[in-house]
Amino acid sequence: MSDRKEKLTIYDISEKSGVSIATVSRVLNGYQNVNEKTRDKVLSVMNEMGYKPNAFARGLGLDTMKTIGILCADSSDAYLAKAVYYIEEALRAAQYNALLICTGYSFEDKKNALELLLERKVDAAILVGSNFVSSKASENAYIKDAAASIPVMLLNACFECDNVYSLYCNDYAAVKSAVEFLYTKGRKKILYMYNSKSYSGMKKLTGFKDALSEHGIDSFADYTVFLQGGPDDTDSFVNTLNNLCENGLSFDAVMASEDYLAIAALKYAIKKGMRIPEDLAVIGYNNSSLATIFEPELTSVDNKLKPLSEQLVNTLLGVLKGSEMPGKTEYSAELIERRTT
Amino acid sequence: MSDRKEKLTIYDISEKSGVSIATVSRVLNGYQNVNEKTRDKVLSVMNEMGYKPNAFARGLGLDTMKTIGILCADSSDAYLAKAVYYIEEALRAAQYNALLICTGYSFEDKKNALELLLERKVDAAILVGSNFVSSKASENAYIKDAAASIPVMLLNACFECDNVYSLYCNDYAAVKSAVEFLYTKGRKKILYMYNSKSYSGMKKLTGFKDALSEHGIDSFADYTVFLQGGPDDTDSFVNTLNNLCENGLSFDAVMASEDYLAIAALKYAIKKGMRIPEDLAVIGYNNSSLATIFEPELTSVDNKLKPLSEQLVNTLLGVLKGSEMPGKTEYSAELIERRTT
DNA sequence: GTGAGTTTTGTAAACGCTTACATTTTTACC
DNA sequence: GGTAAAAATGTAAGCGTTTACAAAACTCAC
Repeated sequence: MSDRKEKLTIYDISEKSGVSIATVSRVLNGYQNVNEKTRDKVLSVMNEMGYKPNAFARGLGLDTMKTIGILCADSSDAYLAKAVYYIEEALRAAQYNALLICTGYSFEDKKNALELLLERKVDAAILVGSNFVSSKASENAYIKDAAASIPVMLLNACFECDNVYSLYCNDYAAVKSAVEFLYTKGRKKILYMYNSKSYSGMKKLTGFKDALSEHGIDSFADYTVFLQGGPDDTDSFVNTLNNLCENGLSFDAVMASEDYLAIAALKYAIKKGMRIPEDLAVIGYNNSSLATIFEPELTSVDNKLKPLSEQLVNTLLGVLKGSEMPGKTEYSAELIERRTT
Repeated sequence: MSDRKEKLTIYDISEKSGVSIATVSRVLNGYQNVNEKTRDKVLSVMNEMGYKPNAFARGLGLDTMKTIGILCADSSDAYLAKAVYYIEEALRAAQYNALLICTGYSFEDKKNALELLLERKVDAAILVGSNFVSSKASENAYIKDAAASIPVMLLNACFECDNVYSLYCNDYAAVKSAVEFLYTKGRKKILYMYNSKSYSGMKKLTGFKDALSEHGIDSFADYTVFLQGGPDDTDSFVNTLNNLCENGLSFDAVMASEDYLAIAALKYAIKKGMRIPEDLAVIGYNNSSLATIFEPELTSVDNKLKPLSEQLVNTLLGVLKGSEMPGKTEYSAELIERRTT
């Protein structure tokens, strides 16, 4: 393994080992139709000379560099970050690498990011998080466009389209039954906090409303708060709650569409000296690391991130090997009960 | 912008626009020595036909695909995730893309990951986090090896070596003065919690010990706790503290080498019904998002992640454009005082 | 209109691999 | 030993760009 500076090519290996470049290439690609002695010879020459194949040339020849693009609104969001982590790990185990792009939350940027992936000729794209599919159909066209060239995999979002796979939890049912759970705990006035109007965001909201309807409530204005902001905006969420309460809003339970919103509710309550869960019960969504980091630990809807991530990658690997692209798979989420209920 | 299926090449553009492929290529690369009319013609043909250059062929020709490798032990660690986010954003703004590999904490894996980046022919590697440089010199050889081929940039770690740039905070001074700060607040018995024996981990520890020495303490066994685990192991940290205290350990302040260790101390204290900061003062390190998410909000040492990330990328871009590689830059950290002190 | 200098363009050879197809070598069987 | 089939290897033509070098076209002062 000497480290010569000059660039070594397949021709150098060919010359040194006395076989043709075709054979060297075959060895390189692990083809079986190579005589064992030849293979050993070539491998040892490669090793001895410290040869590394040129990835770009291989890319050009094979028309792939074994790269998967990962799109994610914000890789520092605890939940998304975990997903990225699992996905990258699973991909790497299968000899693929991950090209990461953080898109932010605007659809214009998501579209650009996905196009960028296409230009870089990734083998497939994985879109992580429900915010990639909008409740407005027109905003989802970019997914369809990309799917015309490469497989597109959605984690925790659903968009039915050729060459797009959606793997997600039934958010509607999850929220509905979590709210039902709060009712069984004797809660009277449940507030829904949410900050996304994505397709899945709307489903959750509907789950909430339907649960309330079943308890005779039909006007929701006083039961839902839409908040602007992301994981870093806890302060602003707390302030908003403060203001609303000063203006007469009251509630004895919070259902949040994201763990970090739930945490904001908890912070608000703790600051007000409320007892948890006696005075305020809170349920988050995603069962992210925030849920167990906070004190008291947060009851949260677990949407099975790890198994879903792994299954997503497995499905993708299958597709890349030639399996047919499935359409979608829906899981059921599970409520993880902790100290806030 | 019709979307023909057949693959378009530079030859198609050449033919359709009546110029040679060389000229098409020049237009593609924005060279100035092209007649303006010709350029417009070529661009409009490209646009009309929906041509996209083949990234692999360009990679081969230009010997770069404008890709930077990012290595990070665990992209779901709140602190590292934020760094990855900033870095990816800054790179993308400069037309580079990020190949992300999560290495875990073993040096064997880090070495493999870095080699993988080399094989993929990234233009440079950015290693995010102090855990990439060991206090054992032998474990750092992999960095030197990589630096023989590409620029290596370290964020929040220091390793002096040719073609390696280190950008970091003075951890020693930061911890020392944070501990000093606790003394000025009247704390008598300060416990240091840490979980890394990296180079920077050792510096922090020394900062702690030196601060204690100045207060007449010379035996540290009873003042330091080494913990195994990462951001997801809060429970185990809390348990460990519990056990130690049952066996007689006592303290009225905690200095932690990571925010998540500080959070564990806080959880322990809250569970025990201690008042914060009256009964226990806590200082974390990194000023990650955990610090402000928790209630009460955590006093933490801010090591300037965002400006450092951006400067790191800027420095790298300079180097890639031909500037000389600087050796290292040391910043001072800053204590952000919040509710836990 | 001429010629030197400048711009613009074209030709053809890289870049370092993969792979279809042709050729040679080996194997197995009579 | 001869033969047909199977296995191993080699030759050469891609893959889609970039770019050195050569050639052509343009400019402008005289």
